[in-house]
Amino acid sequence: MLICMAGGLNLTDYKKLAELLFPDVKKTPEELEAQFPARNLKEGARVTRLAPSPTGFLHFGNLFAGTVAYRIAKSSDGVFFVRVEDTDQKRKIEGAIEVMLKGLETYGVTPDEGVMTDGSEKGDYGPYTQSQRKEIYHVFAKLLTEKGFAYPCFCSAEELEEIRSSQENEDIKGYWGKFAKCRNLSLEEIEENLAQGKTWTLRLRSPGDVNNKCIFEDMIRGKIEMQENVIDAVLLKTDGIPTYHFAHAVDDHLMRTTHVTRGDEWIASVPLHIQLFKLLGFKLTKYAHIAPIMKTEGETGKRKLSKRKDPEAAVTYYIEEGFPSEAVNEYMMTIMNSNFEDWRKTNKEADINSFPFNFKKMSASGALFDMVKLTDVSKNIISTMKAEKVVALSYEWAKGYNQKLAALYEKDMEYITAVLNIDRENKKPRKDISKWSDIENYVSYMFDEIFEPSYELCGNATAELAVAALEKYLEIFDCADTKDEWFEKIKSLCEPLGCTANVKEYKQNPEAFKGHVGDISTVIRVALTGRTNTPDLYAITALLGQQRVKERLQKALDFYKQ
RNA sequence: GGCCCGGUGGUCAAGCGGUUAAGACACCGCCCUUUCACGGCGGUAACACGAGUUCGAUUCUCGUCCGGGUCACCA
Repeated sequence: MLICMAGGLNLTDYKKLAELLFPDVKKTPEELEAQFPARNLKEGARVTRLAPSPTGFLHFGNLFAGTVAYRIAKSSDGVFFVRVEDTDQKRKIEGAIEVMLKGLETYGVTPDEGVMTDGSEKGDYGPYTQSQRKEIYHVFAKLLTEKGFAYPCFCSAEELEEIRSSQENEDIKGYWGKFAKCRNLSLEEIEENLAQGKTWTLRLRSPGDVNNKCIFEDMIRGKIEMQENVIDAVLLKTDGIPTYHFAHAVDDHLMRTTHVTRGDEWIASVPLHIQLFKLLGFKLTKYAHIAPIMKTEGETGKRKLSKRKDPEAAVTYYIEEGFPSEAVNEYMMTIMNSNFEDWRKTNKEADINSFPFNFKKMSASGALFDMVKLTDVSKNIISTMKAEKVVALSYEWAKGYNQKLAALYEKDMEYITAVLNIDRENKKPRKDISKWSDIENYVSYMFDEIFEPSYELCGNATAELAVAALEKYLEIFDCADTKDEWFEKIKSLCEPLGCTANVKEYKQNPEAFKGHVGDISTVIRVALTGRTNTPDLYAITALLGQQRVKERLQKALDFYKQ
């Protein structure tokens, strides 16, 4: 079959066609090259980018990809920029990009240039919003047309559909070879179509051959071998706006991107991209195709984290739940670079940005999102924070997502700080909080206004034992006691009640006792806090104060007496 | 269906011709402990399957199966 590039036209015809199609293009490719010269960066510096569509929804995958791009640039003293891919007019949403960039900023993914968080643009390689780059794309569209590598296609949606349905038995589907009806139109035919006011798209006249291979080196997966592209892909849509493929080639070349990091759904179109770069005379960029974050579905299923089905697909979810950004970053890194956890073990205090991020350590297959692990990572991080920091961060969060908690903070910052400091300065700090939204419940018993008593006991502690213990304890409790005195008093309750203050003794011979000091403590703990699991009880009583402790002990006693 | 990518414990994963097949999370047990946690110690648990190559394959090759992606005037 004949799939040469000539069509029915010769070189001068191509020139005429280009002029016909793009009469307004005045700039030359050379001028653009000069306007956006190679970046003056040090050897090995990498230029990366995040190119989101402004949907207003920041997907975890966007953050993930953004973080990869950011780290790659930063670890090489390179440049990370944000470009807005708003070529699909149907998807346009007002203010969307600002929302997305805010989310990115929360996790430290801040662009050096391109579209900034406030929506403004910065940098010498702009504009960074594709809808504002139409003239630039047209310069190269014209170039391709002149060279005979692009032609106008007048096919309607219906005609395209017909072609598709006639291809059921074809291995390669799409607008190519003999199916490419408009590929070999003569200049006269084109002029006539134009004169009739028919709309047209600009298509690539692909010089590809099915039998040729397109081989490229993916930074993450290594060598990938594919069929060369033969499809006459649409370069410019009816409205003159480029498709992703064409925009990618022009933009990433002109913006001097060195490494394109993007989702692995793009692997299939790399042959097209490489072809485009070559035809355009551009130096190829390197590619790193990132596997998507997955989620289990049903028993054994796995699927991409879905915007519709999974709340955790939205980056706002982590913000709303109150996961510290550090925790999300830390967790992301554990699934992003397989040696991160080892590195962290030997660099406990180190800034995450000093981790030697490496494409080679990225997994080629999609990792399952593990909320349990995130929670664990987050707990650890929060456990090492000073109470003041916990208060500051959680207060900031509460103002936005839990007014009730914020109000409690505002009443007495010192008090909440003290509450959150219980057992915190230990060499082995507790890990009760994994996200700020845990705090309200965690501290609830320290605030009368939200404390909900519960008198459920466990272990050997029975209501009967509780009555006896509480009656006595009410008499002797004194908030002024030292910790030793305080505990001595609790121990003193044991023997008269048939319990032992010595847990070991109890364990050796449980039959001999009604319980041990732990059970007595449980009675007091439940009376004061409504739960069987709390941090250091002594610290809690100290903060609660004589009055409140006595009140709560009394209420509990009344309850058990019933 | 064509093309491409992937497949090590429940999860994330190291290993890339010879290993008792690391480590982390989760789970279980023990110890510590006034509770719960924390911490310490220990444990259960994996190379998808079948052929080849090889003295020897989790590692290399091929096939099968399974999962994912892609085949738009969406990105």
